[in-house]
Formats: sequence, C-alpha cells, structure tokens
Amino acid sequence: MPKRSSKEESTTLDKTDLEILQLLQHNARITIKEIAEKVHLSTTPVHERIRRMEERGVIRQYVTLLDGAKVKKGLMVICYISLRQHSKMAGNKFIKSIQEMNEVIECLTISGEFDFMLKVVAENMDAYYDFHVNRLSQIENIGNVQSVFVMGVIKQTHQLVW
Amino acid sequence: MPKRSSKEESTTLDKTDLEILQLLQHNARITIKEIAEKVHLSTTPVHERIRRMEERGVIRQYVTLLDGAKVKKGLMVICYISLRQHSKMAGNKFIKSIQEMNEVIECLTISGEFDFMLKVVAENMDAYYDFHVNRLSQIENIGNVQSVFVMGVIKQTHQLVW
DNA sequence: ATTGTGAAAGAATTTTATTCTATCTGTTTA
DNA sequence: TAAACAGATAGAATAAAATTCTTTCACAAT
Repeated sequence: MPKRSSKEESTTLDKTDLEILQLLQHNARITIKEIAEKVHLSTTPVHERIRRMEERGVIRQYVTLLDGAKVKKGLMVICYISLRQHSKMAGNKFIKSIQEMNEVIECLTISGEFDFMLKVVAENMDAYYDFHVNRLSQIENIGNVQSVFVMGVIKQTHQLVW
Repeated sequence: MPKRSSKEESTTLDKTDLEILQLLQHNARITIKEIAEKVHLSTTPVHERIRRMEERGVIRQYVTLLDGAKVKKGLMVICYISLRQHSKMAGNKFIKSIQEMNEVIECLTISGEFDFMLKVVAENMDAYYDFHVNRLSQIENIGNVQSVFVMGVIKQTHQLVW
C-alpha cells in the first residue's frame, strides 16, 4: 500500500465530524467549548477535528452574512450572459472582468441557451442600470444579456450537510 | 423630536463600521482583538460596534461554508418553477414545502416566465433525478419545472460591502 | 460656562483556546 | 499470545481572548 503524503490526509467524515460541521454552518462563531459539550467530547478532539477539516478543505471559509437592505444593497438581479466567441482566451478575459466587479457576487457556468449566470447586487434600479450599461455591457465579447429581477428571497441557506 | 425607542437604534454605519464588516465578511472567526488592531481602536468599541450591528440586524449570521464536493454535494442545479395557480394560499403551500427540503439551498421569487428560481444541491445526477421526480414534482400545484445544470463556479462571494 | 452624551481607552476579570502529557482501545507484528 | 504501536481522547496547565467596569475625553446642547 502506498504511503500517503503527510498533507491531504484523506479520511472520511464520521458522524461526529458531521455534527461539528452542522453546528459551524449555523454559527461560525460558536466556541469550541460549546461544540465540545454538544457532541459529548472534550475540547481537544474537537479542536483537532476542526483543524483537520480546515486543512483538508472540507471547511472552505467562515463568513459573515449581512442584510443587503441595511448596507445599501437592496436590489438583487440575476443576469444571463452569452459570449459572442467561445475561445478559451475570450472566456478567460470575461472571467477576469467579472472577478473584478464587486457587484457580481456569484457567477456560474451553466448549461442551456446562455453561458453564464450572474448574481448582481446594487443599491437600487438606477445603480443597477448604470452597472449594466456602463460596466457589464462594456466587457468585450459580450453577446446577449438578459436580466431577471429578484422580487423576494424565500429561502437562503448555506447548509450543505444536515 | 420624538424620543427613539431603546430598541432598533437606527444610526448609520460609519467608515469604521464598514471596515469591521469587511473583515468579518472575509473571516467570521477573526478575533475582536485583531479587528481592533486593524481599525486602530481598542477592543471595547469594536465589541460594542459589532454588538450593535448584530442587534440592528445589519449582521444576519455567521456561517461556515463547506466544499460541496467534499461533503457529497458535488452537483448544483438551478431549477425554475411556475405554479399552476397563483392564489396566496397556493403560494404559501409551495413555500412551506420548499422550506422543508434540505436539498434546496436557495429559493427566489423572480420576474419573467417562471415564478421561482431554486438552487438545489445533490450528491450526483441520480440523486438529483430522484429529488426532481419523487419530491419536487410531487408538490401539488406545480406547473412547469425546468432544470439548468451548473457546470462550474466562476465566482462565489458574500461580500456585500467593500 | 456648565451639563449631558457618546465613544473610547485601559485595567480587571472571566472565559476560551491551545498545548502538553497521560490514558485508553483496538490493531498490527514478532 | 504478548508486546509494540497508532489514533483518539481526557484532563491539566498555560496562553490568549472576550467581556465588563471605570474613567477620560471631545463635542453638542442648554
């Protein structure tokens, strides 16, 4: 059996790991002490398990979610984009532009009529219009752009394990 | 001038608040001490500012993001749904069903041809097919359902202030 | 000028994280 | 079969951080 590299120690997640992840998903600022109590372990193994899951990349990031309306980002728009040209280089240029636009909080490559789906936030319709016309549409190689407005958020979670 | 209720103290966010939010958005487990150093304040006012933003709901939640592929949720699908009937009650029933489905991590009300846009995660195509046919399509009052598959994630952030 | 208010610093205290050592359990190896 | 080993854990010791309290300062209102 080949010896495993000391990095990327690929074990599977056991029941306790999943319990810890559940707790962290709900509240990234929960203390290790509190987790330990809930999973019936001492702080040491909990600490160690979290460290390992961070190292393995199971845990990607601890983030804080804000209320969009309260930080002047009350408008959300889904934006579909197709490129005129689909060469690798053309695609990479587009991606680079998108990465630099703070208004774009999500960009997915999708199947179907369009190439990309963007989630864009803005303060209001004027701000979005400005973004659309003066920044998004100015990216070279952009083909079709179609905006769908989000009227309400019914559900929004990041809970991948349960 | 009317006296303000002691709850919901609605002040505006100053530059320092925004700096603190930026740091917390990137890393929800950053220590108050470290924030304090970066914004050139002592821990006391930082602590107080965070508490206030939590209370006001500017800060919605501290969450941990996981790597979908590493927790057996490697497939992401965008799913468009229209209802047959648009009465308030029919809508509420649908919403209730959606809330209970862990595979649905996002549900938005949108303008255009469809009523809702869902983001669904699953382990693989088989699991998604099962979800689609046996659970999603079984909700009463469902009209059209259209699935768009996510081939890649170009960008995914939660940074609303920058 | 005086009072009041809000924000902040700094010290004191409490709580938590982190590290270290020892133990326990189950498995491999001689 | 017994000894050696590895992995996970508990518990204690230490280091670091959070939280609370008191005091000070700056500015606005009276």
